[in-house]
Amino acid sequence: MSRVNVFLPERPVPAPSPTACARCQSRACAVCADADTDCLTELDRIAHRAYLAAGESFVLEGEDARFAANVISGGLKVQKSLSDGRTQSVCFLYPGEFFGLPLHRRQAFSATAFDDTELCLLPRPALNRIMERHPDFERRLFRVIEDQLAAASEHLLLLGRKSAIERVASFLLDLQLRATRRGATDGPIGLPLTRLEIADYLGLTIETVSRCFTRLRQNGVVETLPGHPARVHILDLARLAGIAKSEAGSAAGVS
Amino acid sequence: MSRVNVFLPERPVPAPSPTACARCQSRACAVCADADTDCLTELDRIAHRAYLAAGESFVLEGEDARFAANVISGGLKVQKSLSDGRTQSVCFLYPGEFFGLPLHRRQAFSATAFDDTELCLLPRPALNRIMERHPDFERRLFRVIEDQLAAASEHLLLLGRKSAIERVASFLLDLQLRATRRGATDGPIGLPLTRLEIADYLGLTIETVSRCFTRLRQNGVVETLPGHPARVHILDLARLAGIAKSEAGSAAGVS
DNA sequence: CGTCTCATTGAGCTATATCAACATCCGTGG
DNA sequence: CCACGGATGTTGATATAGCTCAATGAGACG
Repeated sequence: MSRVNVFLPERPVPAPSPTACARCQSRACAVCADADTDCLTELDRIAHRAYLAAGESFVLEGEDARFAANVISGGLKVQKSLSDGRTQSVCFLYPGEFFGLPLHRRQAFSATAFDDTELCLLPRPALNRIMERHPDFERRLFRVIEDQLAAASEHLLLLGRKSAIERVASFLLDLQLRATRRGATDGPIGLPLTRLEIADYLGLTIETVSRCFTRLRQNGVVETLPGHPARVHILDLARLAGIAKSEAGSAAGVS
Repeated sequence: MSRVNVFLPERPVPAPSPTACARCQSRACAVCADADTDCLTELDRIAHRAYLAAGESFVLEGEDARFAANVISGGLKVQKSLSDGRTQSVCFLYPGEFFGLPLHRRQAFSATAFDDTELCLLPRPALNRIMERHPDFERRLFRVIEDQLAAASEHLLLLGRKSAIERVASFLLDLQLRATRRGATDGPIGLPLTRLEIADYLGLTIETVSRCFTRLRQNGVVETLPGHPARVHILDLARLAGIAKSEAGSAAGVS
């Protein structure tokens, strides 16, 4: 969990090259998805790759906002903490997703890799200059932040008003949605998160998360497959959705 | 709580005039605070006033996003709900604050007046055209949405990880911060919210909120004054802050 | 094979929800 | 001015979902 220098010399850091963005496998869904050639060239010039091992932190809440970033592979957990160590995950960022508040001077969150992760780092003053020169790109970022606000408020509803089983069902549903969005076929979904990470996201304890998984398993709603990463197979999507939305029938069916 | 036509004929709706923005008492802290003359003229042309009685809804979650708005007086509660009626308030918007996701096609939240409220309505397609023509204004809005995301994630931490008394203390602290920001001197703060509204915001029940107020009162941390609006006098700010941040000493002192 | 981390399960405990009674405040109309 | 009624707030008694503490299990890795 310690702060890590993102420019570790022993890691392979490809030299920025004009074709790096063109070759990037995350282009399709990232902020830079529909940037024009001009903008892409400028992004190319400022972007660096950074590699984090699982558990390494990329930025800490409150520090100077020197970077924003796109997730290329692996993923980040975005967190806030209380002084006594209680922590709450705001969201998980999967490949193609954007981290940072482009206009804030300080980081509002900590970001820690939940898996071995590759990032496309966007240094801040340079990023802001590109935003100013390319209104389309700025609007795209604006839209991303709006989406994150909408997602956060959905999460507020979950934390404020949903029961444990509803939270876990909502989480699994969201996991599947994102997997599909990144082009996964149906079948088991990769779950590279520990029970603790899920608990911190859902405002629960690891024991409660574990018990909810057990209940869903026993009721034939999901199947869990061991391994690293663990995998979850959603057997009864309709029922899972019913539980997540707290429909009377579905919730009652899960004992 | 019913949907209301925002152009009630019996309410005084000032005709848009080129000086309306110039005379607006909310200019100092609203999105339009440092808009240039050009931009302000355009805003002036599209803005309407709307008046809501306490309890009236301005927009409903999921409907077409026809408006954004600035709060002039009174205030809005921004909410999300579950199908069974459980609701969670995302935030309260006080005078000078902005409602809406400028780039979203659908409203992500419901907005309901928690008091008699005056709004500066900004119709959507026109607002977007102004954003495109005035990068400074667009950036200002971007910044507002970023702030709202940061505030929402602070609220996630509250809902996911804080105890009832910590939540109420945090709420009162925030209330005071905002009152000060709007230029209030110290002394009792207006609290135009019912226990239910506070409970929906804090993810608690009205009874728990009431009991927390009682505890804070009994411990000499705050004093509550009856009336409409009710008022809260913070007697021991340091201790309140200690409770909100869950410092061992302060929390222990409140029995 | 032992050790370490992570997950599961069980047995209580407690903070908060729920249910219910009562109090207070405010407006209304006699 | 007072009496009444409805909404809002407070307080109490009890129930319970989820937390805490503790033991066990199951892979992963040297």
